[in-house]
Amino acid sequence: MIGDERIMPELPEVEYTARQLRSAVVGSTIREVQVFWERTIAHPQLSEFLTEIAGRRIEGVRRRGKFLLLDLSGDLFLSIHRRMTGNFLLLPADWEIDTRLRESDPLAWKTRGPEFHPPAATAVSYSRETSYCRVCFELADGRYLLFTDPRKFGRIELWPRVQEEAVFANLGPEPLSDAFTVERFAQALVGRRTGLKQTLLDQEVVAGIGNIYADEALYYACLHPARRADSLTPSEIRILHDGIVTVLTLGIEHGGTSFNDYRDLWGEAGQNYNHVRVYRQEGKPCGRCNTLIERIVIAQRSTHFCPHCQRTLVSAITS
DNA sequence: ATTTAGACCTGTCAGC
DNA sequence: TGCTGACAGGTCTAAA
Repeated sequence: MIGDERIMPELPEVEYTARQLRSAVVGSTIREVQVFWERTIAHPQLSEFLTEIAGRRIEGVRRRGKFLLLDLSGDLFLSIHRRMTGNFLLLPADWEIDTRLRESDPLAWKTRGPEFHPPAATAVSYSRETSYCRVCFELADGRYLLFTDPRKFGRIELWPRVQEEAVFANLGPEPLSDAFTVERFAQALVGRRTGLKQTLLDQEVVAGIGNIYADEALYYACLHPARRADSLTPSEIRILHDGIVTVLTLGIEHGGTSFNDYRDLWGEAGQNYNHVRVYRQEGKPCGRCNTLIERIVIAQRSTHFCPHCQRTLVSAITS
């Protein structure tokens, strides 16, 4: 099954899902879609979405930043943004969808959605994720592709493929593509008075970085998260660029999960701990200098850094 | 022009 | 056990 664990999606997590989906559903046809939380469908209007998508063949799966893209027959594409808790589950054929809760307990239905029952012969108990199904794609071969999302922040859109450029007009370069050069990154920092943390979270600067990998990239580059973006020297820009590429690549190599067995780039081979160096590591010693990692709040986001390795805040004031 | 609070949502966990 | 408040990896919008 795809997506059994709840993994919060940044670029590596979305990339991992895209790869799994690619091998599992490319070539399949969507017979019908059921929507249980209407706001999840952000474009076009729900009725049009439902009629347009029925009968389409899934021709390919791609990723753009944190967006998952399904190319559909008829020159359409689905754009899915998982936000905080959105996820995909692929159920084998012969499961049953049970929507009786809708009548029997309307209040519970508002948060819970339908139940899915395995074939009688199956003893497997599938994850409770199924109870947060917001959209159910029924495939022609009987499988169900579920979009689950407890917090209901995720958004799904359907567009003609010719509009792709316009849809992503405000999205920055793909950090793991040739488009993300040091020069282009440097250009994006020119005149930017905001702190580095906010800058990395800005999807127009680079696509796909979220709170975890922003903290990790800054740690890699030994740069203070509040350092002004336009104060970096050329060599600092190069190191930060390298840090972005490195932490995202490592994230993908580790199966898109931030917590996994890991032998690292900065230090010892941990036994079976996660490969994040600072994210949620407050109070633990820095792997480079042993100083305790700190947590601060920047732009209402928790931010983790090593106050010794990343102490270069001074230049933020002087330049 | 930027920064920031508020909104969108539900679950979990610590502390009383 | 039950309650309360803080917090969660994202992004848009309106107000300061």
